[in-house]
Amino acid sequence: MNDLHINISIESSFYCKDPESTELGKKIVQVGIELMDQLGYEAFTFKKLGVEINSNESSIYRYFESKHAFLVYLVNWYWSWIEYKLVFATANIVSAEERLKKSIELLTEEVKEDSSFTFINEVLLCKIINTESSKAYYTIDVDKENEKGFYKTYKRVVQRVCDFVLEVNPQFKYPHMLISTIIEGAHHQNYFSKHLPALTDVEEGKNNIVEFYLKLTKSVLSL
Amino acid sequence: MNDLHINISIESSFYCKDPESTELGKKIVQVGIELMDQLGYEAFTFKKLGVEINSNESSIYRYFESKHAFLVYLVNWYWSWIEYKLVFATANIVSAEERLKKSIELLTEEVKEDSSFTFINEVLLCKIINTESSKAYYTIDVDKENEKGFYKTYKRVVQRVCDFVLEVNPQFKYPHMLISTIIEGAHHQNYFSKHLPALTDVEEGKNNIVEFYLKLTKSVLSL
DNA sequence: GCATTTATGATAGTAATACTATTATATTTG
DNA sequence: CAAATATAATAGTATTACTATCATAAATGC
Repeated sequence: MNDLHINISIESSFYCKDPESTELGKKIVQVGIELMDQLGYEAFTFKKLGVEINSNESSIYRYFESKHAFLVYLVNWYWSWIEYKLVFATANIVSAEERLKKSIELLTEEVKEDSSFTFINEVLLCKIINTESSKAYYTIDVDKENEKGFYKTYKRVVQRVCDFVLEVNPQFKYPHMLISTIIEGAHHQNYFSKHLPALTDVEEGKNNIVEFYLKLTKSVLSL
Repeated sequence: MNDLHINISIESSFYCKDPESTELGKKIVQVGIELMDQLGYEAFTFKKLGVEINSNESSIYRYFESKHAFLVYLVNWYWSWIEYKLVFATANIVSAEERLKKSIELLTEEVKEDSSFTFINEVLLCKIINTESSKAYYTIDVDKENEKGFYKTYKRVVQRVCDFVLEVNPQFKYPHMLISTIIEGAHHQNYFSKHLPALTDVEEGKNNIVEFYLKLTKSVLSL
């Protein structure tokens, strides 16, 4: 996959000026991810990012209209990337059950190596998604932003996996709840395992999280 | 239960001055909940709250050291209240399975009426918990705050329900994951049903959320 | 190769936030 | 009634999340 040099295309509604179109734009995203990982969403500012990349706050505002918009961009990039991996991982697999299994694995495992086929460090991006992505939709402007399509990539991924669920068990009444519960759940569990271990059962070295959600899926769908 | 007039006692580490000890303190919490519900966490400020209660920003700071501390107080109040309801609802019930079922119901149902046995509007508080509570622990200072015991009430509730899980199925390896997944999941689903319905399967008038998590629990524990 | 467009950088400025500090004025209590 | 305590009013600070303006550098078009 590393040799494909696919690039994730992001809709123009997620930026003012396409960051992929210039060196500065790529640097904003690349170093922006590193800095947000270090400081957390709240303490991250465009001013600090400007200093870090030897550029100017005002230049960054030409790419993203706000810090929130930058987060939304990252979240959509992440889901586009997951969608790509999902389509790739389930292509040519005959068994619907196997396709679902691969999907759940993909959605729940922690990304630990950077595929480095883009300027984005996927390991850090995933850490940010785990910790900060809910802030993209837990905002007073959700409804307005939902209308603008800010969460469409996420919804599309959920729908794809729902389709697999229904192939496996067409009678199942809660495919969306199941998949969004698993996605959000896995993000929480990854975070909890590092910071609030009393809320998990993660053991050193073992990937219990994937295991747990696979088991959950199997049992609730009677597989 | 309305006649009991129990009051939820909150540890002194969650405030500078006990808001329950004065009229002003109660008003801060009571109107603070209403205002945070209206504005959302980000736009909520102590200054605006001061105007609302005809008091002063500086007076509010004598009760809570920061906006974040106020949220942490509310989250702990919520979990103390849930814990009380949990203990009450499961007392004298012989069947472990039934205790677990009641617990899951309690953790996943949306609170729709105010028990009005305190100065706190529980319906609004629950809305705030659904929308804002994750911001209490998705912060760069989690580890420090966890050490200070900021999340202990939540962890205690999870542990109580875990104990029921293990009574029902002592071999089950992931009780904490299961319960924290259900709790966070139900909060997400409640929020999604109002703002991002594409991520749920909630039907008008039906409480599918409780139903889904009950089914999930039963199947994963082979009940 | 030079003019023109376009991108970037530097600087300044604004309203609001999240506080802290100080002082004044009520209110309670001993 | 004095002293202690709680609350209110005011001012001030550093930072945030921007917007606006102008200068300069780089790319492109003919």
